[in-house]
Amino acid sequence: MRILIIEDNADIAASIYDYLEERGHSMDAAPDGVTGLHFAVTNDYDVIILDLGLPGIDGLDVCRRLRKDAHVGTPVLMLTARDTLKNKLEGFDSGADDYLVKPFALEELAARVKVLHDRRHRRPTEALQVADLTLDEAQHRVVRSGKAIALNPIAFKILALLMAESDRVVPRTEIEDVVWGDNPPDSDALRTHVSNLRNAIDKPFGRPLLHTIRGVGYRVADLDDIPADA
Amino acid sequence: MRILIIEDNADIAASIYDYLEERGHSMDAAPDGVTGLHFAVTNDYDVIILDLGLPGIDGLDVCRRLRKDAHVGTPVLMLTARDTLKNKLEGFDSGADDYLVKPFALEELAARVKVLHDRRHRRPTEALQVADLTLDEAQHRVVRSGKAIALNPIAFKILALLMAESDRVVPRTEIEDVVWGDNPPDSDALRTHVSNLRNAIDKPFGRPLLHTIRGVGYRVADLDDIPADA
DNA sequence: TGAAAGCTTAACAATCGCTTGACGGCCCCT
DNA sequence: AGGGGCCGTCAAGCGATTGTTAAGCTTTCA
Repeated sequence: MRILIIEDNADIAASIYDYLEERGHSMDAAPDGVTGLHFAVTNDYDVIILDLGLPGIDGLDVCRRLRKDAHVGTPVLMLTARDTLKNKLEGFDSGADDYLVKPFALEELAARVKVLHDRRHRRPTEALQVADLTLDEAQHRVVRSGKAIALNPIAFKILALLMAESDRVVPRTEIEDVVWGDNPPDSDALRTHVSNLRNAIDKPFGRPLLHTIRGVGYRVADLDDIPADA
Repeated sequence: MRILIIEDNADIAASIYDYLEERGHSMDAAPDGVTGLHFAVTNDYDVIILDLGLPGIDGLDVCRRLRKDAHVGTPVLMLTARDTLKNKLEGFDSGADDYLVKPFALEELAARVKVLHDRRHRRPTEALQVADLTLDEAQHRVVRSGKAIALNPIAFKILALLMAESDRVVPRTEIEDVVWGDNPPDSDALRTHVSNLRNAIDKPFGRPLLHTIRGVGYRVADLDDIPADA
């Protein structure tokens, strides 16, 4: 993670710098607002740690200019010794994403930095994967062997469940619960849906991934032949 | 903004509820973890305020389950009376986005809630691009294949949202939320707007970028693949 | 104040997906 | 080996969701 720290107190800056670098981050440091702004604009950071009380331009101004003039959306964690409500509100108002009052534990700083970063990059959605079959819930896409597969809503739900619980046998009742909730159909429609699902994801590819466990339920797994107990 | 409070202390819950409702937010409250989880899963909130010390399932568990089991990405603000570092780190580790120690000023709570929400909807300042389609929010310009396209305000908003979330399926409710806020039209006007939008950005260009995911919502993506069946 | 633009609403058509019931096969138990 | 039950498959009917269009109303702007 690339982190910029804008802080005039050399001791504090150094301790943060060292601590975060130790943890594998790539650090830059600026001792005042102007330098900080310059760094922030010319480089790409994942998080900016910004002291409120800076010589020259203060932290609030730096943050505002970052947002308004430079259109930099990098998360900003505001640091300050002044623990007044007014200060905090101003901090947030200037476009800061978090606010930490000195003195603080470096662990907490690291935790907050991590959260700021993670939230930004939560985009890359984890896709479920079993063998050459992939299911991405966010994109609502299913791919096997590079070929996109179109699925009905219910078939998609069933596959998502089975892949999330891959290798585990999911009882029929549990599937019905997830798919229909409290209003399951009168007939045993699940059979039909599983059949359709098989036609879509297994039949065209030879090697079956969706397996029936008679009397219990279904399981998605890539197996040559593995004991079928739990 | 839709906000959920999960807090067992009735006094605290009530004061937060009233304060935020006063400020124009639509509030729900749950007195325990199970109820809270149920609310969070069945409704769509912008922010969840979560007390750490709950009867039954505690806040950490609620948060973990939200993230891991229910795949709910809603920002969580953790609330607690216990001000130890270990607590905070555990809080963040369970997937919380912010952490506030009691007692706190309601103004600060509101500020942090606002930041959590805003950060989610902060758009990249550069132009959005998908395939040969470009949307520049600052200039309010849409271009495809070098041709400028005129869009109505609502169509523009929808396209901006879908392109910002490109590749991801955006649920209908989420689109309606962004476009109309708390006052959606009585009828399903979204259908009409999407239709208009398609006429503007897709129909004249052959290759469609705006796709329907039946029963879920819409997605803007450049798909090479074709439904691989007959 | 007039004209234009945009939004909502409603109606209709078409498509899609879900359910249902029937039938046949396979497994397991007796 | 026989029978019952569980499971896979298929086709058809029905209901629901979506796309499309046009008309009326409100707002905006000159």
